[in-house]
Amino acid sequence: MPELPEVEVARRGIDAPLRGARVEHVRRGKALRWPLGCPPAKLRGLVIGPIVRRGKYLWLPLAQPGGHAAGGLLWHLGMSGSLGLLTAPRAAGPHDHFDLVTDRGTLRLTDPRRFGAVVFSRGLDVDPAARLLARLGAEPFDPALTPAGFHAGLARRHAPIKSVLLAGDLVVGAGNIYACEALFAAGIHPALAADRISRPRAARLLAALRQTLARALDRGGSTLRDFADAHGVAGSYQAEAAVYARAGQPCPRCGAPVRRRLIGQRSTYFCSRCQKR
DNA sequence: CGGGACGCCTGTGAGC
DNA sequence: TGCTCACAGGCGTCCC
Repeated sequence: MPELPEVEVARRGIDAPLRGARVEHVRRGKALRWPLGCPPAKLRGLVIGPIVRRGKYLWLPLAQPGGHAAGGLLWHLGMSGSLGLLTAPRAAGPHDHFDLVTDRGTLRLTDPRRFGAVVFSRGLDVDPAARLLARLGAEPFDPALTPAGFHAGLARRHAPIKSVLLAGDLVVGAGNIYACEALFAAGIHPALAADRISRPRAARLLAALRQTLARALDRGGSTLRDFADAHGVAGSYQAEAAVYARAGQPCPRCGAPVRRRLIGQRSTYFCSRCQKR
């Protein structure tokens, strides 16, 4: 479910309400991808700081009431996770696997497939957080990521461009939906080897990626089945997806049927007329 | 080192 | 109706 826009939408929904909140306790459901990594009681009384996003991870810093840093929680929503901020108690459902109960509401991770995780780390730059973030590429909106730098990164990779975008070690943020959409917007065939993309086309792809992610963010993300922001509001970007999950439907640009094929074991949607190798 | 396959889970929809 | 199968927004790990 959650790609960069959805994770950022989640972050924006919880950052201000939770800043300065004090952790009262933790309730856990079934096991997530990784163990919490600390006794839940250790979190009690700690105060939440500004929540930041790195790739598709969220970092929720914690401090002693006196202000002394006390590590934090690294959250990932996996494939099916979403965050809810509950201002009134609500019974946990079968897919509610982690509640961070604070004096300003409960941050609840709902995740049917349980590929998500909440992991305690003493800091972002020490394990286990550092290990999990180590391989992440550039943030897509980081101005330090230039067309030239992006092109140089692509030139070192021979895998299909779609796979390189998904890998997230060059640039983070695009998952299956936005990788397909950005490639469509840039007119690049998803199976094209990354190192065969010219400098101008790389520049166009970077711009398309940024535009696609920004537009999705503006629409509150995509809701294919059940994504919602922290207040339960669904995203709407899926309605304007040009190719994703639209196999057989006419390409919005040329009318040819949208195709679907597997690239790197993942469904890939594209227009074979508009997207060139 | 890059690249590709696999597995972690549960739910859902299509086809028989 | 009920079964089986393919597939679903991610990503760390393993093996070549």
